[in-house]
Amino acid sequence: MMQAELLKIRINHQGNTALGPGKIELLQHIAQHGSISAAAKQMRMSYRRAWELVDMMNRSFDQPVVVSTTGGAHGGGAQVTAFGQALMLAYAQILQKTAQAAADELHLINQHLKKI
Amino acid sequence: MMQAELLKIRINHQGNTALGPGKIELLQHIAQHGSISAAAKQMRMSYRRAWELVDMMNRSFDQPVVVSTTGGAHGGGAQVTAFGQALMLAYAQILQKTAQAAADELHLINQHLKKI
DNA sequence: TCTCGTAATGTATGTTTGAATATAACGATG
DNA sequence: CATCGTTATATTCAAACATACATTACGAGA
Repeated sequence: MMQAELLKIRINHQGNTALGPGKIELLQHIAQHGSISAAAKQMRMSYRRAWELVDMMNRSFDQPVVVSTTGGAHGGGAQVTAFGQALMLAYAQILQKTAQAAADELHLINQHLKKI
Repeated sequence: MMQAELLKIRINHQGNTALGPGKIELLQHIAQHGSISAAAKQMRMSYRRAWELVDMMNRSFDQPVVVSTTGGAHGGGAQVTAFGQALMLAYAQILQKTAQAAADELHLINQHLKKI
């Protein structure tokens, strides 16, 4: 079996996390639902917090990761921009490549992590 | 110039961080000084917290990362075990290999992270 | 047996973080 | 122009976390 979630990777930006597991998962849900509130609900996260994470990402990069509209037929919504999707793809590739590159060391470490 | 600290890597163990930047730095200082309290002082961390990090590491792995003696001529001390040193080496190699493996994606992301 | 510096543990306080709640702004649609 | 669900923001509360401080345990050496 493949060792599940041994490696956690974050992209640092001035002491904060510009991109990490949580923000990426949130982006996936937003892309899927077209809504911050629906994404938050599915992740059992407060809307407030989800919005803050989105805002943090938008302020970390030189172009928006998520754009939103307010009002309208269904109250508005949010979309992951092409740039945001590129980030998601890049992050997925980083996960894959790093896990592969560090496989030997991770295996060594995992051998000595306590089970249960 | 080499981009400084873009990638932050943690080794996860049952929801907690078994190994990360802070714990590794602490191990380096303990190895250097032979003392948890001296390491804590140099890192401007409370002794209490440093001890807790050491304890967390020792409980994460199947063998101790740091061993300590109490009392005696100089009050005691702490040493990083051979296993602990192996972990430090493995972590350093992970840092190097992952940064190299993900260089392209990191470069892309870094291009769009806000400067200042 | 007293001293010394460190390990180990307890306690209290303050700061940060997140959850919960409330409310306003918004604009397509009927 | 009233309704609707969502974005956006403010406020309050509780919990988690870190820090600071205090205390005890320990054992070699004077």
